[in-house]
Amino acid sequence: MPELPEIETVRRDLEKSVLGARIVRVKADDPLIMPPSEARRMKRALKGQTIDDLDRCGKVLVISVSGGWSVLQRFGMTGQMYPQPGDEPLPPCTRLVWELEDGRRIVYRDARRFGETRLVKTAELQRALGEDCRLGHDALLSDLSAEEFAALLADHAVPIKNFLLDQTHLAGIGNIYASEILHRCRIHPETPANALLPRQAREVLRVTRTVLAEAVAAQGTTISDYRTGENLSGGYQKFLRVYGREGGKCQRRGCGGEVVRIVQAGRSTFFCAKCQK
DNA sequence: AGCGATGTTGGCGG
DNA sequence: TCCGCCAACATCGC
Ligand SMILES: [Zn+2]
Repeated sequence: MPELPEIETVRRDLEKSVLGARIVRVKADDPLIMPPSEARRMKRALKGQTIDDLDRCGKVLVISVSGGWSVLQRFGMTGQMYPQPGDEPLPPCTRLVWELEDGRRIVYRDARRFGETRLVKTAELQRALGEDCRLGHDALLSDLSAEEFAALLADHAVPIKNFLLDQTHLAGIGNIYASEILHRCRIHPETPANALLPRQAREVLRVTRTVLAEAVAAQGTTISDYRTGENLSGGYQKFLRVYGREGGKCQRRGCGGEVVRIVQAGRSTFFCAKCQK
């Protein structure tokens, strides 16, 4: 379920564990994750290079190596990525393996195979992220102003929940955090984006950054499959206020409303029917 | 056993 | 062009 906080957690973990490591061989044999021709190119491009930088844009992990190439890793619904000792057997659903000179192997696991791996020239990273991946402003790190955000909202009549999931506007918010953000803002998820008041626009942007930062601090949310870059569970699931809590009571002080579930754009949305207007 | 749910994202059609 | 729906896939729970 990797959304921005989960990918950022993996990025930080890998930065600590494998930055500077030399790659001796890469295995990539799943055509759904990466087409065979591109996989062959990636194996050639990574062999013998060192891992020089770990970055992230939205939900995309960016691994740059010496020699001018970068790997874009999307995690889909069930992606995991972490290094393990060389004598440990590869876990089920391993789709990629990066063999390191020190004997460790970085594995990318992905049961459902909604993930995707791409190889791009480091010099073309920004173009690839913007034009190919069509990623908008990073939801955590961009310096987008409240006025600029309000202008984006004003251009779109879709429900605010759908707007938040659209990676071409803000990149990084997924289904869990969209519900959490709107609950904290007391905004009904079906409110048209262009109906938000200026103060609500400001609030959504501010709360987005707050919630994502809190989730990063807790190492992300593990509902079922997500693991950190150290193959550990995240901790933010303990702090979710509405996601997955259908039928529960709203914990907002003095509210006591019921958390309900609706479906928007084919995805579950959870919100408090009493305090979110 | 079968059905419906699941963190994402694209393509398709109205 | 905008926007809602559905499939891609595998697993798990009712
Ligand atoms: Zn409430």
